[in-house]
Amino acid sequence: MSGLETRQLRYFVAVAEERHFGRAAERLGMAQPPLSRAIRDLERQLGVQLLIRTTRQVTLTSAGETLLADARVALDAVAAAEHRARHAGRPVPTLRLALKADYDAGLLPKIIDAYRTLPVELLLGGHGEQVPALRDGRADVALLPTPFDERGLDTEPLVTGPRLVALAAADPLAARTTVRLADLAGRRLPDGTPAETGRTQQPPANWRSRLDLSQIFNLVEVGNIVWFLPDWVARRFPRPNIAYRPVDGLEPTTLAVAWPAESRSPAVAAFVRTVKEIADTSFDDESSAAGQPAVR
Amino acid sequence: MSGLETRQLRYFVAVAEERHFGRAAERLGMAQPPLSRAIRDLERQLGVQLLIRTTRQVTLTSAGETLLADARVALDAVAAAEHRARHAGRPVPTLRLALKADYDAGLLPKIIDAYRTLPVELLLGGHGEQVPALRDGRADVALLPTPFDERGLDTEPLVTGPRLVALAAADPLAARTTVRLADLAGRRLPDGTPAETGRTQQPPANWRSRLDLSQIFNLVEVGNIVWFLPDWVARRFPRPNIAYRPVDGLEPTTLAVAWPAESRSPAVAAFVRTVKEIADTSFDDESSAAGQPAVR
DNA sequence: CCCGATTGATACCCTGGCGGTATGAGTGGT
DNA sequence: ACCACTCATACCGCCAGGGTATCAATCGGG
Repeated sequence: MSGLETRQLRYFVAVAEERHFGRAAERLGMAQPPLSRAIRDLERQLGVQLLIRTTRQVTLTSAGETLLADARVALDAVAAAEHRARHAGRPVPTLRLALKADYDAGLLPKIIDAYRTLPVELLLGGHGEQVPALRDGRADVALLPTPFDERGLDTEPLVTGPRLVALAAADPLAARTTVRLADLAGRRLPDGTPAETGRTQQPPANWRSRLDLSQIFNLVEVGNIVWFLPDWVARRFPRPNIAYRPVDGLEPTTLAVAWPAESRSPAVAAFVRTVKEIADTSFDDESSAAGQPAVR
Repeated sequence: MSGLETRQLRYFVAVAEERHFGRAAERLGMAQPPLSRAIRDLERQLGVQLLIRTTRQVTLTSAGETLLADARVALDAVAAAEHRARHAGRPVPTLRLALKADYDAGLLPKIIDAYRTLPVELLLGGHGEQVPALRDGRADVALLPTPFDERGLDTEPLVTGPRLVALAAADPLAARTTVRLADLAGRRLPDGTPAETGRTQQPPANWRSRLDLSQIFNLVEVGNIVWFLPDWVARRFPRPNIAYRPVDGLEPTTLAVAWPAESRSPAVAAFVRTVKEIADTSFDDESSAAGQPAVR
């Protein structure tokens, strides 16, 4: 009658994601029986079957699928309310900028220098952590490469450039001016996946690169390991023992600034304006990067 | 540590909106002391002062203002998860269409006839109830006149037309081909507000017209009462004793179809496509209504 | 200037919801 | 057929959250 509690949603999401009551209970730091009971009560309360349990597997009904999607959104919104309230209570207001280290295309110092509305607080995160940070209110604005899930976000493109592959200079492929994905057979990415897949699909959601760029460069220099990166990253890291080459069949990627769509914050609006101006002047207007020969 | 509960958000929203613990407690169906304690605990948990209490008044801090806004969207998201899950569990799937009675510009029968993807369930609501119904998951799609708060929604315009005033045919103003707002001095809307304000600002959020169009028409015919409505409504209700006249200084209004922005439902997409086609053919393409002489 | 009305805070109690443990029951694999 | 696995049931105990009584602070009126 009186509405769902976030606890119920958290429990359901845990079970739905794990598809296993025991593991879900462990993840939630509780015992399995009360979790089973909570889910049963949730189903009673909604009057809807969410899960199909056999003793061997747990699967979602279609109602369960829709609840899983909506519950994630709702939990993000609740977390956002909490984080933003916490932040709003701090004595000195700041703008929290989420970005991936080294993926600022060299704009960051100019941005910090030009943006004077608020002090900027940096949230350096791994790949794919910027969007969640925006969604759950830990960040006000983010700098990140496309593609990403834009739902609930507004974005503005800054710089576009082709994706390059970083090779050991000694690699035979370095003799070519351009390589195809298939040519990369035999090479691997730092995490072990074959390079010729081109990492077209995002790495699994739980994957986190624990390597920063310089560590990756070291691996690449030694050989047999390659790495993909936008040219607006590569051109900032020229290295004698590494060659960057454009890759046929990889989409170009764009550095974008993104922020919550419902944001009415003038500080964010001013930030976006500043960043856009800096990007436009730094890469004098239209995509100076796109289509140009690769660095090195 | 473990995150906010929706109960806490509901309590805070009640107090923040009422700006009074006693009334808020009454609205929540509980006593005042536990509510005071719950808010105090919430502030402790967040480490942020949300309210400034004197014994005479309660005001929001700026952190409280941001939490109020964010809590409303979070509560909507939670309610949406609940409503959509309930609906998804029903044996026969339907598309829930929210609209204001008589504000379909005559499209509704054609829509129902042409849209065969799912059975359509109508949610007839008063003015301003469509957007909340979309936000909290009671409706999948809505038909409603601009302007409205589009945050979180995607929209597609269907028909645009000027806003007319409905007058008694005997009213001296009916002799004119067009009237200005100031001319309406002395006349009143059915709810008693002076007509010359033009209802430029929306009626107060709690205002609900308990009158349907035919009741309003009866009042207008008797005289001294006027009513504003889009021409794409008026042209569907020609009446001998009522004159419709365009009003200088009122923006035209557009009938739009709207749906939750994050919706990935193919049924909604198909519905929007169908409605758009019907509107385009019914009003052969560009705004046949706009700029044309008013009905009658 | 004092007293009463108003309103939020404090103190204390008590109940039911939620989590824990022990155990049962169904099913698939060997 | 038996064992391992996994979810459900039964039962218990605690404390979070709501209720009642009362205090404290502030404003307004006579």
